[in-house]
Amino acid sequence: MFNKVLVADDLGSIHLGVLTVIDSLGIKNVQQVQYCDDAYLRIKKGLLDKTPFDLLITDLSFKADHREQKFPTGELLIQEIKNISPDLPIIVYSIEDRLHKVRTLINVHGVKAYVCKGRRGLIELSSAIQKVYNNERYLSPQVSHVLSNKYALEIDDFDILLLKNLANGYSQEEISQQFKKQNIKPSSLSSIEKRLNKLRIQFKANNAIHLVAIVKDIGLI
Amino acid sequence: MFNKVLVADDLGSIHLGVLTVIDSLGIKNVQQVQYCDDAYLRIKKGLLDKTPFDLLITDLSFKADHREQKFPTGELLIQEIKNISPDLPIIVYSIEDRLHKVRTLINVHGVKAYVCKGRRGLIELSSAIQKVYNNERYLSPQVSHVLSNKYALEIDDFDILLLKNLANGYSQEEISQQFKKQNIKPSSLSSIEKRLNKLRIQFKANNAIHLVAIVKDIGLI
DNA sequence: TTTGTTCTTACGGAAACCCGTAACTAATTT
DNA sequence: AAATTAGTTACGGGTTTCCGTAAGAACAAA
Repeated sequence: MFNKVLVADDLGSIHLGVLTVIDSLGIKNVQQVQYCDDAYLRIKKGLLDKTPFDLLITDLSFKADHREQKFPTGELLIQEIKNISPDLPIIVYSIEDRLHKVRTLINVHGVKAYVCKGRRGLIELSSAIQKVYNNERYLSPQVSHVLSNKYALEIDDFDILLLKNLANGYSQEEISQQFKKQNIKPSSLSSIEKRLNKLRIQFKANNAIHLVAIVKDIGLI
Repeated sequence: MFNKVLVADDLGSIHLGVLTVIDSLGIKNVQQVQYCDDAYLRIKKGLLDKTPFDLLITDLSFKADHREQKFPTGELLIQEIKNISPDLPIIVYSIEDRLHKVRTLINVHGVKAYVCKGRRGLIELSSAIQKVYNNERYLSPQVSHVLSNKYALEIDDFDILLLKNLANGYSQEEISQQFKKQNIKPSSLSSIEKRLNKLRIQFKANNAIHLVAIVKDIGLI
């Protein structure tokens, strides 16, 4: 079983439960932090001391407080960890269950398991740790269908960028101008209209306002 | 100190921490549930048995799963509890820190304390329980300014309703029609335009899309 | 090269939104 | 009762969005 595990989660009330699970798996060397920056430093220190961690369990969202943070979110932490310790397996343990987030974490950032906090969260976390130890992947049931190809919402980065600009109050004309300046491929007003029309149909939205409200709700932007 | 306490929270990992706190305050009779509906039934049963609870600690958001729920959120639960047991003090323990929510819970639903889950959540929860026992109110520091009058954003229910309709894809014309049918006071297209204009200025939004994005971000709708 | 497909761009008209001005109503003040 | 004020409604015109149609550009297949 894993030897040295780091847990990053800002909620004190969560820690106790997680530690119980880890303990029940016979892992003795567990450290916990409440800030991503601390997690980063601990992992770096482990590398320098030649006693590296062999598992990271982290949340995604960390409440901001007075302490200035270099990595305000788990996602940014994970990204950075990949640079300094690419082989360290990572389990995300988060309340977040938006499919787009999960897909990015698995496919882009290469996390090994994604466990949704919930009623059965701790049980699933236990399974996840064992799976990951056996070099398998684990996904909570409610997000497990993320990787099935049929759920391939053909929404690309351009769409996301477009929607973000829209949500930031820019008119379609302004967005067109910006895209031209930044050399982003389809930049004509007409193309932007067309793309938005496609998105409206895809999300069954009545108009642009509705569209932005919907994609915000499902966490696409 | 309180005698019989009910804790409603769907995250297994939270329970352990909360129970530790309650235990350290010398409260022996604690029950916990993972669904609002169960909380409602327990409280009702306590009343029938003449052994009522004298404190409820509840989360706000409960993940939906296969079980059909009468009360899907803590807010609805609280509302109903007020009917069957108006004097039962309630502490909300939630990750939610949107001021509008907190204000509604305190002022409309009369909850006695609002504790934000976070790094110091359990410590604050402990204070909250003691305060409430002494019939005082408790608010986590990050939301404590909610009740200071100077933060009186003059945004009323009409504004909220308007914004929700907008976010649901209705045109201003359609909203006007609806309001006329429902006998909601200012219903002319002109008034709706004017009100939206006020909101746009208030929130520094460029257009309606931007406005909806902003109020969604701050959790107003 | 030709054909066909897909993507991008262009244009035009109807609808919706934005924004000012002004009239009308209701409630309050004097 | 007259005047002031706040709130609602009405209207006009400029801008933006919406939604067709269609022409041009890029690319692959035959």
